[in-house]
Amino acid sequence: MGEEQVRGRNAERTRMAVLEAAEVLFADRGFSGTSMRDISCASGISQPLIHHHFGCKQDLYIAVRRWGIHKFAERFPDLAGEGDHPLDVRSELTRIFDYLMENQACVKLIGWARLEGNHPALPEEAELTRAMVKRIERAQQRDLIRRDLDPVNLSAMLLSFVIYWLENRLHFGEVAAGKVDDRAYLEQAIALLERGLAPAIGECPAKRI
Amino acid sequence: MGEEQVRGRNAERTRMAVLEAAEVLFADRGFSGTSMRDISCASGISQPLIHHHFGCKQDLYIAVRRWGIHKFAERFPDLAGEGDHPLDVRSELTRIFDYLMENQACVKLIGWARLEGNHPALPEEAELTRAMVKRIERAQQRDLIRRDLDPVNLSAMLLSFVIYWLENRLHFGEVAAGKVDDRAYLEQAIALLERGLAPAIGECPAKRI
DNA sequence: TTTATTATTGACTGATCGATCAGTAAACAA
DNA sequence: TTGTTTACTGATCGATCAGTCAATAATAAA
Repeated sequence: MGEEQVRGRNAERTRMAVLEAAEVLFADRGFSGTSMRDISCASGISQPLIHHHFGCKQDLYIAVRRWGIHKFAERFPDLAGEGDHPLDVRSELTRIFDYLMENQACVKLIGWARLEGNHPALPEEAELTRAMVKRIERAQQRDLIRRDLDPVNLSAMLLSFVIYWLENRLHFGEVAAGKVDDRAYLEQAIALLERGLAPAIGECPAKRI
Repeated sequence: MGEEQVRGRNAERTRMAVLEAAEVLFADRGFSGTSMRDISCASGISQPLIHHHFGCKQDLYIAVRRWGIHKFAERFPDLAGEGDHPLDVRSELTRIFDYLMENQACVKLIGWARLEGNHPALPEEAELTRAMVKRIERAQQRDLIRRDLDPVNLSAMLLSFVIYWLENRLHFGEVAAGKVDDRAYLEQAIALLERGLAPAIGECPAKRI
């Protein structure tokens, strides 16, 4: 029978418990900052058993990234599939913003991987960016976005607005009155981009500073 | 005499040797990934002596970050201090961009400190941001920058353009033909910002998407 | 049943961690 | 000169690190 065994010996259940606990800890403290003991305590799985299932600490770390980041990329809405429609700044930014907001653990995992030199954290990263670049090009062809900006550079700028904020929102909240208003930031970022990306029509010199 | 003593007892020289070695190591491996032994070996200063001068490992880490901020403030006093001048997008972004480009250790340190959030935040960091906020406000008062964007949020956007790029330039180079053109990115970021930040004059509806 | 496989644990290893201590020597003040 | 402060070192501390091993128990295969 396919009955799930709750207690006692259950390899799959053990592995999942370890992965879930390790993902949280690695995302929070990074590789060097997390000990096998911590993972053992958080998961309730004895330390030797973790080694039995996952090998050394490095291998467990790799397994966690594969598991956590891949399921993250898998659920990412229209990765490359229906890439026919041109990029709309508001909907695109809102979509990415909301999605990353709900998956901050994976954002942190990717951040750790970058600093620890394990870049790219996931092979699909480049593919994801390329899909956005394609939509930008399409928008430029239809004169929805000014043409003098390189699509790759522009994709970097769009992502930076979202990701950098999510990584530093607390810092800027501290600088402000202490309040963090994510929605207001997003709206203003969109406002800046919509004007900054609009094609120059005839004159309207936009008053150089 | 004010002669510099090269060998033997020299507290200042010792501190600098530690700071320089620790900055490189912390930038490369983060706080948890760097041991006092590593720093001792790299600097040639005995481990107990490092503790004598800097206290515990945490305190040394703080000293390194503070030292980094100090170096920046020393080079750009008007960006750090009470500069009266309003913010100019081009000069501000270019200066920060060039500085961080030459001091990538600084970029990595910022990245580590962000992820390893368990360290005390330095008031100097918030002070740097606040100084930029002040310049933004001044520019808004003089109608050099549109007024509907919150200065704190805007400072986040400006910094994101620079820092996110420097942290991910290789990734985007990979997406492009493989070439990384930092200067082109900077120019285009400035171009986007200058148009996006210009005050709306009368009409010139900027064609909503 | 017997046998083989595998999940699981307690006890343990050598290495490395951050930090301390007593002690030495140089610089300085009296 | 003497006394005090400070820079600096060798030896070493207890704690924790990742990882191992023999032994046990549960399951699956024969």
